[in-house]
Amino acid sequence: MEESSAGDVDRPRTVDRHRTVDAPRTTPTRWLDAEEREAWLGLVRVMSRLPPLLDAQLERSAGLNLFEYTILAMLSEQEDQSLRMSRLASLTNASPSRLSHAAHHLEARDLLVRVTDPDDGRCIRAVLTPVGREVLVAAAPDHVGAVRYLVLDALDPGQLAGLREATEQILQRVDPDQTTRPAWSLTTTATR
Amino acid sequence: MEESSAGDVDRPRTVDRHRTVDAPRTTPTRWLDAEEREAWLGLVRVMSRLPPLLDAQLERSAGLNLFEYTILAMLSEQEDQSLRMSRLASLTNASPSRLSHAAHHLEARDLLVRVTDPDDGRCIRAVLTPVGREVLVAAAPDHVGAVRYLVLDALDPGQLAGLREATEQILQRVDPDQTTRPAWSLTTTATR
DNA sequence: CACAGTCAGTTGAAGTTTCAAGCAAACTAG
DNA sequence: CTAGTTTGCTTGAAACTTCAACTGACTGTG
Repeated sequence: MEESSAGDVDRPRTVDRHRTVDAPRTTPTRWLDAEEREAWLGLVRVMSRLPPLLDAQLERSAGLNLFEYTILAMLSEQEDQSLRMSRLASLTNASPSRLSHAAHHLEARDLLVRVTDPDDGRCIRAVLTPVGREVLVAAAPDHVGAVRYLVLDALDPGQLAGLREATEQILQRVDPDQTTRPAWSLTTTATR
Repeated sequence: MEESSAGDVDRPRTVDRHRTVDAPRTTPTRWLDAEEREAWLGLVRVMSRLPPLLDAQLERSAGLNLFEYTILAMLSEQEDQSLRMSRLASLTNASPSRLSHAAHHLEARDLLVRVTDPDDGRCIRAVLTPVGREVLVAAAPDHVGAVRYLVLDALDPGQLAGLREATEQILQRVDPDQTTRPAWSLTTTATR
């Protein structure tokens, strides 16, 4: 299979959050060699274990899951503590529906409010409330601690750079138009 | 916070699939520097985008989601095309319950069957059926193609090695007793 | 300005995953 | 050998995510 349409992933078809695949494969499959398998399996294992651990830590220490925490964190990074739902959905890689449900939930807990955008009546802005900010600020240190313990502190400077580089490359494929990249650079910092 | 109990993650408490957290933090939080944030954000973004893409590709090309595919792949790697449910749950990082539901589903489609283990009446072995194997073999090439296109072919040899190293280190934290590591080495190969 | 088309977001139902019991086989004492 | 515990798995309900249909607001065209 030629370089650019390899497996058949990413032959744009929908203009949705995700690109689509499925070009008929003709060339004989190029299976993975040992190094490739190790790296791939490693990534798969990390992807399946890490999120639940962070989720659990947040749930216990703050009553938030990772998705909810991320929503609050994204809002807190904004000058005006708010974002349009659609932008928030991109940043968190959530479907509009998923975000809507989550926002409903967070709103019920007074962690954010939704107001229609003054500039465009179709849009709705999610705004972090003072309470929401408090909850976030209280949750942040332990969350960062978890991230450090589980990931960052496990890597020496070279490995950290290696991880940054690898994810950067992969992101060019899985998120070519950077829809999930925050303007500022994000953080796990949460507080501005 | 001292090196080894950093955020407070991983102070074993349950002996479950996941370790638990929550040691009271005392030292002032060490926030992330620029390089750390880039690497961490990169990993987070990859973790949120990659699985849905692979899921979608499999769903379309084989009517399987990534979890189901993984189950079949794990079974196909075995000499006798079978594994105990508990072992299969570890390998796929699934809760017993989740696996049970999925197995029920796959069994209904004749892709596997469940039989009680002759050696221990409590255990149940999931066995890949010929049909299951066919479906898997048919699905594998495109899946590998997708993995190549989205990840492996995006990396030069150095970056590949970097990814392998980084995930290896992280796994020592998030999966210290290697419960998700297959004996053989696994693969995306599926076929033996 | 009216009508079709698009865009942003919500809603409820269907599909998954998790959670809390529950059940039965196999150990473990006494 | 028998009562209590542990282990392996299943089950149904609750929680969450996805999917498809829907509402309102903007946009462009005639």
